[in-house]
Amino acid sequence: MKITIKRRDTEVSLFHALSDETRLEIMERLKDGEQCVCDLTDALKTGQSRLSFHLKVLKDAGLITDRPEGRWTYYSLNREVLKELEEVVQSLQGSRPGVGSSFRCR
Amino acid sequence: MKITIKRRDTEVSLFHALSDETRLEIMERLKDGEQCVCDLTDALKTGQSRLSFHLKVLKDAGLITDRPEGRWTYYSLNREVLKELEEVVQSLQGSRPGVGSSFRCR
DNA sequence: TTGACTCATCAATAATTGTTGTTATGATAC
DNA sequence: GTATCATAACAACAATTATTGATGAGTCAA
Repeated sequence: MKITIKRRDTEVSLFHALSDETRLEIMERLKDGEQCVCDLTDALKTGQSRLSFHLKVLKDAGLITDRPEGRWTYYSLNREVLKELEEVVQSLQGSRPGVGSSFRCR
Repeated sequence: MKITIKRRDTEVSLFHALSDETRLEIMERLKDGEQCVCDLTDALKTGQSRLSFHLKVLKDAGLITDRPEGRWTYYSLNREVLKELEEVVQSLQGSRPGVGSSFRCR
């Protein structure tokens, strides 16, 4: 029970993290490899505070990881979690492709 | 340009539609095949109006389809869109699995 | 050491959006 | 007429996001 609820929470947070244009944009950019915050700030033309907020949402969801190095913090995709998300979407498709739906409602 | 924006809108709406516990629950139930609204109302123990609201969100996103038949309306998964979503998630993983990140920020 | 830089975080305010509940209405089918 | 369902309107509330500005930790270079 607990596990089911917890698992669904995770799924919700994953989907939620990706349900925003700015955050999708960030993900797109990270596909090309690690990027530091300064690069993203330039690319997205946004304030540092706002970007930091969105990065946090993605990071909390587990979709990205940060690697502080010196003055900079580099962000990159967490491909494992993305893989998991892919499996979640896969499982949503269910097992049976064609549904006969031979039954009727009462 | 337009197309990119439009495509991202679609992605956002897909992720948003799934970023809700109730709607995920609905999707889970539809995995077992077509269900009419009355079944879902019973299962989810919720008001008809509220359920209808969530069904609309899912339907607008394209994740489910409805099939009115007589007094009832049957909902089922739209596996094609789910497949597309799977590909979106796949594409988010990018092409290169290991990133050397041999570059530094300035 | 000093000063500039990067970044996370917080605060506060405001605006926007999303969710829920309730109730009502209307279309359609039986 | 009754049942199913979509939809709308409304209020109440919660959550999200934008914005601006401040703070502080850590880093780096002169």
